[in-house]
Amino acid sequence: MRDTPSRLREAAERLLAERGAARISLRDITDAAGANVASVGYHFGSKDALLDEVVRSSLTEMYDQQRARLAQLPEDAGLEDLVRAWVLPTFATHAEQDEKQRRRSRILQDALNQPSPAVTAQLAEMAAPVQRQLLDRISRHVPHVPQEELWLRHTAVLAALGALGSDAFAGMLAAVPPDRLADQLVAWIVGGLTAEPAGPRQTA
Amino acid sequence: MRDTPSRLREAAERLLAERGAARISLRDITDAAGANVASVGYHFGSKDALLDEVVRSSLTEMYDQQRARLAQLPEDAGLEDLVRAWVLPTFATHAEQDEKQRRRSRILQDALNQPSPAVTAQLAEMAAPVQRQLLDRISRHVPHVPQEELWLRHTAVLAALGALGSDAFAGMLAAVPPDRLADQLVAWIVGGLTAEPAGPRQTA
DNA sequence: GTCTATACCCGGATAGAC
DNA sequence: GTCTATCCGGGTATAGAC
Repeated sequence: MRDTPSRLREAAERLLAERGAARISLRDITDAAGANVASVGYHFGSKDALLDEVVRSSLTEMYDQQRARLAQLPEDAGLEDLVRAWVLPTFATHAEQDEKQRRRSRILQDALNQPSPAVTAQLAEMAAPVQRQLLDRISRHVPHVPQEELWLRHTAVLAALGALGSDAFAGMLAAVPPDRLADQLVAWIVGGLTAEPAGPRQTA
Repeated sequence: MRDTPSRLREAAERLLAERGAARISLRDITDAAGANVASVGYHFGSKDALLDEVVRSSLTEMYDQQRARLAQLPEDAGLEDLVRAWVLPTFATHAEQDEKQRRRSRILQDALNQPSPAVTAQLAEMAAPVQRQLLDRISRHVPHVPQEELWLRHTAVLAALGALGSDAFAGMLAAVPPDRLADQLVAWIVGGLTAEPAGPRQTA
């Protein structure tokens, strides 16, 4: 069996995916890890610091995966392929992916819905480079959309993907066949990205 | 000065808009209302029940406002006008509306990000009739989109609007001029709604 | 019926013994 | 490194004053 910090990380990750941050107590984690209540404070500083670390590593994995998918696409890839490479790592929940991936996307969606300051900072920092590259490639397909507006749309899609996983919308999504969800979302996202821009100022 | 339940509601509403549900303690509310800790339990049953009541009334106001805006639109209103009637009441945060409205949209965005079961139920219940009517009118402008896909897109937009108000995205939205935000969002939403559907099954 | 004081339990943090 | 004991803040339930 591994050392205490590893066991704590593992237990936290599992519980985070199962119940979400709101329903985990420090005692739950330490019990599951076979460790003492005080061990979290000693090794990580606080409960939140431990959870943040788990979320951060999930974030990192996701960005790595996005980067890899992007690198695999040919230089002349279509808009839909780009969107797919972007969306699928973010939104793997409902598809039957491997356990590890499902767990990760549940963690990320939970984290997006109640972001700690540390995660918010991490998100902004990591989003910048990868998403910039993604947006550069996307923008070739929609030259009529100004950079700032494309950035807003991209942010809005990120927000939507994160929030759609929350309980508030679970009921509304129940009607959508799970295997169709990703395709339908991609179609919607492509439409939003290619929309006519609002322009510099609405005079009428 | 009004009775205790009113003072509690008022204090809760103010604090909810100022700090969000996560950063309010029962004692904060009762102190602000000049009431005793136990008064919340007596009048509302629990802290969550009080907060839910505030959120519910904000939700009701918003739906009333949406209904009113929709009723004002001529029968042959364009898609953009419909979207505007839908979006503006939901997303009044950054615009300089009256105090009451700004407060209300902050409360709703906060509630969407960490919905209690009661709010989730209320949301689904109230959303159905109003949004159905809205969707009926929208769908006339996009006859090529199947009802189920339109419903998904509508849900996704709702999710995006709610999440965009959270702290996680505040930094990313900082670049967008506040007075342009609504127009740019409307343009994006219209594009997403009019997108080509994914179709019944993607064979290629 | 209203309201208050208070006691209880849970959860996170931490000091200090080992 | 690990554990126990303890503290403190937060939500809740209740007994009793008015």
